[in-house]
Amino acid sequence: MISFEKLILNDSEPIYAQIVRFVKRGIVAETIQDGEEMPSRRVLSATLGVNPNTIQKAYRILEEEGIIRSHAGAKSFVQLDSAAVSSIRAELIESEIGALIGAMQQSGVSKEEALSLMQRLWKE
Amino acid sequence: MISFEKLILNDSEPIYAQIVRFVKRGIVAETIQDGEEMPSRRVLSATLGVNPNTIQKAYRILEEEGIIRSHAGAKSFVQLDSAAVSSIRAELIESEIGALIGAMQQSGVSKEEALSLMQRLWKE
DNA sequence: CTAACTGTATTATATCACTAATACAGTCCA
DNA sequence: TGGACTGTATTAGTGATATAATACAGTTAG
Repeated sequence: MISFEKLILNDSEPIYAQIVRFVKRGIVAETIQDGEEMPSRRVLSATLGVNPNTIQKAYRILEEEGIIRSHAGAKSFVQLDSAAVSSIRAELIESEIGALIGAMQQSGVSKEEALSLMQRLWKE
Repeated sequence: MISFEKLILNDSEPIYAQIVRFVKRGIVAETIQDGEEMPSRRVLSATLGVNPNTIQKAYRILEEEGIIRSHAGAKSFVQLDSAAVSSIRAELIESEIGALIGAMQQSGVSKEEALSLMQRLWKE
């Protein structure tokens, strides 16, 4: 069963999008694997303190992207092959790093300075 | 006069927030300096193809943060000292790098791998 | 002076994200 | 079989974002 305990919601971005991204990051980190069971809409709704409709929207997006499968009445499960994992990994990581690079360039920060700042700010 | 030609708006974030951030990045990059003239609300509205009220909201936030000053009837100008520039720089860069670090950690990407990915993806 | 610009304010409308409260039918297990 | 779960759908209401159309008073250059 996938755990959403480490998901901390912020209000500067749609909740459904944060849930989708959390799942994708878990897949990339391999803490979420093929065949795992998703919590039901109602349970996750209660866990996160969020409306069931918002959870449903996130799950619908995950299903449309082929990441989970759902059947009316039955539980929902993660559906992944290694090709899917690599494409999610590439899409997610490269878009996030690409966004930072764009931001740094617009702020006039050099590659060397950005790398050094990241080196210094990274704490385990 | 500050140029907004290089500001490309996307629809995944409020327009007023993108304008505020664009100005802050310009200040950090020193392409925007103390005393510079802001385009009028109406002119920028036409330039960006955005409603005047949206521009006004961005300018109001910039004024509340002490970055520009406005007087009814007169033009608006940038108001900066070196302390303000450093604090904007710190706030902007550290929050953006911090967000990436958090994302990479949630995706199980190591510091070394993240730095190497950034090294490889950065193009001038 | 005056006309054209400036910032500022108001009212109305539309869309999206989210909440709230139900409802219904399919699945599954004791 | 029956009850408790499941996914799915609908209707309604709120707040934020953005658009549209004005209006008004202060500033400034010709």
